[in-house]
Amino acid sequence: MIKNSEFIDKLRSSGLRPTKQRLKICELLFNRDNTFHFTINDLAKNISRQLNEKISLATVYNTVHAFKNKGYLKEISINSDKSYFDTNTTNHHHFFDQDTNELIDCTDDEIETPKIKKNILGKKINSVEVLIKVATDNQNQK
Amino acid sequence: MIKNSEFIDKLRSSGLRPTKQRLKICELLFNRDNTFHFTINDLAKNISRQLNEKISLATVYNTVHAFKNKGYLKEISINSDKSYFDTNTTNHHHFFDQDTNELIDCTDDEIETPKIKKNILGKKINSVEVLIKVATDNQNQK
DNA sequence: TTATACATTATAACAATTCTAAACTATTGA
DNA sequence: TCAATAGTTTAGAATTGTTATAATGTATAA
Ligand SMILES: [Mn+2]
Ligand SMILES: [Mn+2]
Ligand SMILES: [Zn+2]
Ligand SMILES: [Zn+2]
Repeated sequence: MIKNSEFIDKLRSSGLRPTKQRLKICELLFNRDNTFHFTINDLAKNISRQLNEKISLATVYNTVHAFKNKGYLKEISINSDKSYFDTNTTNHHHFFDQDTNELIDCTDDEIETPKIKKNILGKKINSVEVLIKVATDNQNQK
Repeated sequence: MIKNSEFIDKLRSSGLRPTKQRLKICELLFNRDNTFHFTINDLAKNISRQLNEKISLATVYNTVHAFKNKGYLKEISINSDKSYFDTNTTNHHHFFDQDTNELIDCTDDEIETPKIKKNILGKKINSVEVLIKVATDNQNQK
């Protein structure tokens, strides 16, 4: 309950009134030491577990999308099966572990951000994202 | 009809027998001057239009996936709404035009392939892909 | 030719996401 | 204070992309 007023600000600035359900979503998303990646379903399940009561999926979708539109969350596309969201909204790159379906932030010592030498005429670059797919090397298992 | 035997080879090596429907798919995918990006739905619509008869969506999905598994096609993830496929199977990067939802290959003079300085322990890098999202610059429209 | 394997198709099943409309809650302003 | 109003939650329906199924059709080979 430390940063309740922060959550209220986030909700209000996203055009949402602070309700019990939305504050719970905020707590799970933003009251953490580290940023993380999640799917809507993960999030909904965690909420249900912690609240000891169901929260409607529709509310989760709506709130997450409002935060995404405001820029408080980022959507990451790994495959077309489902959407991943990221509470790290800075420009950064990812490893995707194909064994575990886990998304891991790249740090600066792991990757050099690629340099764009020439852009499409008349367009503005909104983001440059690198996705590195990794998996256990089964080529030469002993 | 120039490269019919090539198509038959592609199908056979993907474990599929060359049928009228599959050859038509091959023609649309591979009988071109330039590689391109498509969705399953685009492709199915083009086939139906050119054949003047419906082709089952299932056949399109099956054939495209067989080609993808064999490496004759690549799947690209832009968003989780739908899958994009690419007839350019070389390692390359993309611009995504958010105005038109168009995917455009990056050429070597447009981007420098990012350097991975450190990998996840015990994992093998399967792909490194850059996605550059661009859109019309509406900041300073006159 | 006939048996067998394989292919196509329509349609059902499925999963993620979005929509809807009813019930509920908070806010406003007489 | 309390009705009117605006906004919220919710269950469930609808939609969409994708995959599975099972019946029918076609090619191949003994
Ligand atoms: Mn996929
Ligand atoms: Mn999307
Ligand atoms: Zn991240
Ligand atoms: Zn491409």
